Amino acid sequence: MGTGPRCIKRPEVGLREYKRDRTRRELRETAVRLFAQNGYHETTVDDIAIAVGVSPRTFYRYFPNKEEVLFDASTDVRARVAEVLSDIDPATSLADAIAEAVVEVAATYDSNAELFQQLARIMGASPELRSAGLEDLHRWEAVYVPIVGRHLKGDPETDATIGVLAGAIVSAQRIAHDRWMASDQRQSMASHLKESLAVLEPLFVAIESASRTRRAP
Amino acid sequence: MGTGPRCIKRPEVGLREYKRDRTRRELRETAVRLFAQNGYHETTVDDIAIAVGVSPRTFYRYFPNKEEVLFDASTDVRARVAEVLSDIDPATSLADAIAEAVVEVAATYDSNAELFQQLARIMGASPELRSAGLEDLHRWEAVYVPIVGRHLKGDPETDATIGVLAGAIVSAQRIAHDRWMASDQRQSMASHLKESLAVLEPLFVAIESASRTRRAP
DNA sequence: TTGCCATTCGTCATAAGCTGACATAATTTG
DNA sequence: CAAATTATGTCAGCTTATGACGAATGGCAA
Repeated sequence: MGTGPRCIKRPEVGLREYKRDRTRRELRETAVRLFAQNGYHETTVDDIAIAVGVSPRTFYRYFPNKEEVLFDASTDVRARVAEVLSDIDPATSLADAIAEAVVEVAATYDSNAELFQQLARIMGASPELRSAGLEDLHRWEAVYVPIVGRHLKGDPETDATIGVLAGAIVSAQRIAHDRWMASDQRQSMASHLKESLAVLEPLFVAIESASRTRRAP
Repeated sequence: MGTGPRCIKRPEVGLREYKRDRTRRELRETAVRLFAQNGYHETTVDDIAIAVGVSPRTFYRYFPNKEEVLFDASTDVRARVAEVLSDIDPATSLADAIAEAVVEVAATYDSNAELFQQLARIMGASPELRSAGLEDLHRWEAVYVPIVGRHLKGDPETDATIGVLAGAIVSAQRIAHDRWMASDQRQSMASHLKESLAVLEPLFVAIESASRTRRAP
């Protein structure tokens, strides 16, 4: 995930790392600001680079392409949620585990609402970016597949259930995201996510009971 | 959907229309052949145009971008399934309606297995194309939303259930597609689709009964 | 047949995304 | 401080994609 050792935990207090983080942050913030001000397609990579004071080539050393700069924040959220999920008590029910993950997502969105709404507005303004956002959202599947697989005690390659269920969860998340975008902050992301996931409850119930049956027939 | 009046039903037997259809077909077939032979990124738009004997500019008059030529067939399938769904008896249960749609999809895939496997192989070879395929698959949601909305008697804008359910169906379809790709034709698309959709059955049951309750409490 | 009109196509020019290669400058390490 | 490592700048080039304009082609009516 990402370009490099961005999430390494050892100090990394060197000047080199400091500058690299700063440049990355400046590129990201400047890009989002310019996109919001002048539009995504109207802003060139050169514009961003010049505004930050680096060469255009440097932009591509931090981000694989122009789009990816929009999904940096999202990538961070995913990493945190994945951590939350891997630390979760295995005895927790699947629905509760997912709920916990979703709480983390909602908290991040609601406490950085301005940034995420800005990103959403930028993406909403261009079909190309909407599908890029779709791709980004789809990466959540890799976050949910392990926890679903653990609860269903199956191999995602063999058992279609795992993939379908993870996909359904991501769908709910996407609908919540769309509705949150459309409702313009009038409602919290937390409530949207809760509402969308509620639709899948019968699925959780059925699968949970089936899995319990299998374990203790 | 698409670039122009491709699906118009009136004769359109003029020489102009004939030539246009032929050029379009030649571009599509040549593109897929070259992609399969030499790889997607290794094949330029110029290569395709030269092979067909038209100018590169003409390629972009038929397809909005290089990727889209890969999804022409898929677009046709969607159009047909959308027609099937709109013609379906409103009394049919949602699960049966979806099953019927899926039969149409499976039939198309299985009877053009060579083409679709070729497309799948091309897409599978590049992350960029995999996500483009994701986008294409996502367009199915617009096909399913109307029928789901009709059965749930709700507005997709208001009722999150509709979007989530349609999204879940598309997820199942995507998993089936992935598994079909991975299994290399050893199993029919029909069986993969059936298997994936079976996961969602509890959801259909619950929603159907909830909707029946609402209608006759 | 002739001539007009709309559509289609080729050509040219150009912007913008992206990448490899190499040199230079900055940072770290010994 | 010197050497090794790493980040950045520069430059050259390819490819995708689009606008503008004129030429060719097919359709159609006098």
